[in-house]
Amino acid sequence: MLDVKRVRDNYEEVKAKLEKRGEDLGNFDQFEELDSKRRELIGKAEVLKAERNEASEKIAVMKRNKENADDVILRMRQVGDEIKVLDEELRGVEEKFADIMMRLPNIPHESVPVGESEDDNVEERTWGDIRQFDFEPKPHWDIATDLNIVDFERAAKTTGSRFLFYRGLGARLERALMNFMIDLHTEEHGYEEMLPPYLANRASLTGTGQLPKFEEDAFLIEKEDFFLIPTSEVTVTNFYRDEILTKDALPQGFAAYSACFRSEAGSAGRDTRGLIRQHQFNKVELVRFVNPDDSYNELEKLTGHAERVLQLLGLPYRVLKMCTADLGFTAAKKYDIEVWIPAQGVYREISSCSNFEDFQARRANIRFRREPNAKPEFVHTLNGSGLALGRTVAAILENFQQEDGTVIIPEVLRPYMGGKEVIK
RNA sequence: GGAGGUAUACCCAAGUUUGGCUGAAGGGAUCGGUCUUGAAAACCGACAGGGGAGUCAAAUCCCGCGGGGGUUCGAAUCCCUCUACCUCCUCCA
Repeated sequence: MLDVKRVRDNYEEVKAKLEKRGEDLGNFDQFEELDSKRRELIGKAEVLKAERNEASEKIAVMKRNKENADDVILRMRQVGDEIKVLDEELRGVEEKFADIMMRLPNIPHESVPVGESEDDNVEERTWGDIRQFDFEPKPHWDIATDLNIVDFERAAKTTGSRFLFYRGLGARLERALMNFMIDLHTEEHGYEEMLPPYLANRASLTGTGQLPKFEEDAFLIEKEDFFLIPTSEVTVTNFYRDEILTKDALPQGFAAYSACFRSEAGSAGRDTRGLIRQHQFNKVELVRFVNPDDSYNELEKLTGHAERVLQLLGLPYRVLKMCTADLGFTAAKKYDIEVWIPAQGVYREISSCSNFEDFQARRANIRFRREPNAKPEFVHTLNGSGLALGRTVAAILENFQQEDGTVIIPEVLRPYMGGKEVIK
């Protein structure tokens, strides 16, 4: 959520910045009207409440002195009715106002390039040499099916489309990657390992920005009103919801493995084959809570942590700085890391590293104090995939495939694969 | 799933029976000071925070006893509801 005072004081400027996202701003044009209406109602009601408080004290004294207070009580009864009417009206206005605020996206950081579509994202850097194949590289779904390490058809039977079984060395590879990534981030990058709940309540999804606007993207368990998390960002960021941290608690990072669940509403027909777009997938997520003064350095660090995984695996990638049109709802700045997928000859997103500034912290009410008695301030939150496991498996299969259909296992993974060097 | 109980400030805890002098007692912790070579102890002092309205800034006002609603002139206290936790039973990896 944006700071109401900031929006009020800089309405035109904020509006211009938000419009660069090319996103629907809902009823933002009603902001000023509702904002002044609610302040007017608050003012009126508070004057009456002050009067009531004063009268209550007077009545208490009169009762104690056994005096008759009927006149005052009668008058206060009317005041009470007026307060009730005002509060009722205020509630309606606040609801509309909050809805506008909760549906406004974050303001892009000044370093974010202005653009109209994903074509305007800016390539920051590339890493690794793209392998030249002396045979026709196969897509990963063929490699995996031929090696009998995944099974899409039986998953369609037990569950539905966009689900899969990993089996044998496929399952082992996914598990090896999970452990490798968690170990790397905890041992070398200073993260604390976390294994979070996979279900989250409405307040949590609202805190990280999935609700209210993107409810259809998530799976809902209606009976309990729980959502399956689309990313562990949801439960891990909300870990500190409604809390005030001390200064030395920052910066703080968690590396969390979780399964992730996405309805993929609106992506019918896209990436229908393979591991790229599943309803359920595994991910190691990095979440950071940081001092606001530092959050842009932290974003660079975080992105580096995700890149390190690809470097150690030997997978070529590029880093894109997302333009204003491709930031998503919550980010002030975002880098996408895209891994090279040889069979399609394209880079595919494998990690998204974002600085949300205080956008999520404000929604989730996560604060800290600079000094023991200082006024609480919102922290800045960041997160990034480090990395999406299914897509990493896809990249490994495609980049390290051999002409005979076997796949070389990256060296760093071999200790996690019982010393095996090849998937065959 | 069944039965009962609990929720007060950083922590513990009184207040709820009988609604109003509670702008929430008391203790601990913490911070500052005295004393001390230093520390501990003792003593003195501070210690409700947070949000909101308002203002150039203040003053001032509103909210606040788990969350939300209600009754009442007035609610920590009465009623409804939700949530979390605890105990017992049941079930279960």
